[in-house]
Amino acid sequence: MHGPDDAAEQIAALLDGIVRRQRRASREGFGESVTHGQFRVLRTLDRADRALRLSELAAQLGIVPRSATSVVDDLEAAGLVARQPDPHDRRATLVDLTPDGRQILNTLREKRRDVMVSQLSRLTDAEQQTLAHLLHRLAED
Amino acid sequence: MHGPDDAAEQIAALLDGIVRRQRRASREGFGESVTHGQFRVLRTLDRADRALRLSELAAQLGIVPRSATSVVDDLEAAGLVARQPDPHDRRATLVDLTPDGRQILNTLREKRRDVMVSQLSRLTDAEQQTLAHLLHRLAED
DNA sequence: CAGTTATACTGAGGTTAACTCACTATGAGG
DNA sequence: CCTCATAGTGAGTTAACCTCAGTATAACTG
Repeated sequence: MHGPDDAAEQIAALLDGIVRRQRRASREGFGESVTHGQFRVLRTLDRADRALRLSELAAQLGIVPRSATSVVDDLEAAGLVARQPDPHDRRATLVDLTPDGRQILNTLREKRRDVMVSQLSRLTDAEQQTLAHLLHRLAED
Repeated sequence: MHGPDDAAEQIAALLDGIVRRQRRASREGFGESVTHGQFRVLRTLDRADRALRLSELAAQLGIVPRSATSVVDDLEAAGLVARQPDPHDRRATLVDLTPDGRQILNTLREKRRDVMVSQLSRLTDAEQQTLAHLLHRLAED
């Protein structure tokens, strides 16, 4: 049941530890500017490459809409995203990056990349590719 | 800067997403019994196979001692761990699993394993081994 | 061996990132 | 038109962390 090399148990713990450490490093790197949750919103909007409804955004983040509201509130207050009413549905609001938001996203991306790179440098390029591939398959919905 | 196949950026996002989903699944699986943080404490004590000082425990969890105090408080109230004074140092307290704690840990482990297994089943055994290996190298301190 | 310094834990209080439940405004279908 | 569903938000809660300050004990040092 809990044999010495239970791959599942082990992989779970490893993933957990790696993300924990990575998250802490990002937090330090990001400083006061933007939290991890806010970063995720910026990244998602950038990837979508268009304004998203709040509910769409929430779905892509894997959180409930109410939670997205709060993150967007903070980002909007900081001027990194903007809300506009959806012209086709007056219940909905569209959220999009502002130029400031886009710019900050890029600088944060680099910081985060640096953090990641320093950890990843233990692996060869080929190994990184393999890892990315495997994780991709794991992450598929 | 943010090229199409920035492996680091991609791997970071994938890890994050996988852990997020896995964590949610565990939470649902664990139900009311024990939180993820509490589970980590139980697992750590079990792996140590002896009573740990609170500060040792914190170090192994990668959290500050004050945070460990709170988790241990809750686990102690639930009867899953026990505090005893360290006979060699009256400042210190030793924390250890109770029989109840050990038992719950095992059932939770299986639940968690089940969650993980269902995600991992997308990979062959060989791929799982490769993944575990790569993650292990990433996780090294 | 008295005095300083360091270590071990905990009280008080804060932050982030989630959650639920209940409400309002709007759209859509019979 | 009336009902029912959907979109967002106010209010309040939780988990898992954090820092800062305080108390008790140990260890060192002159």
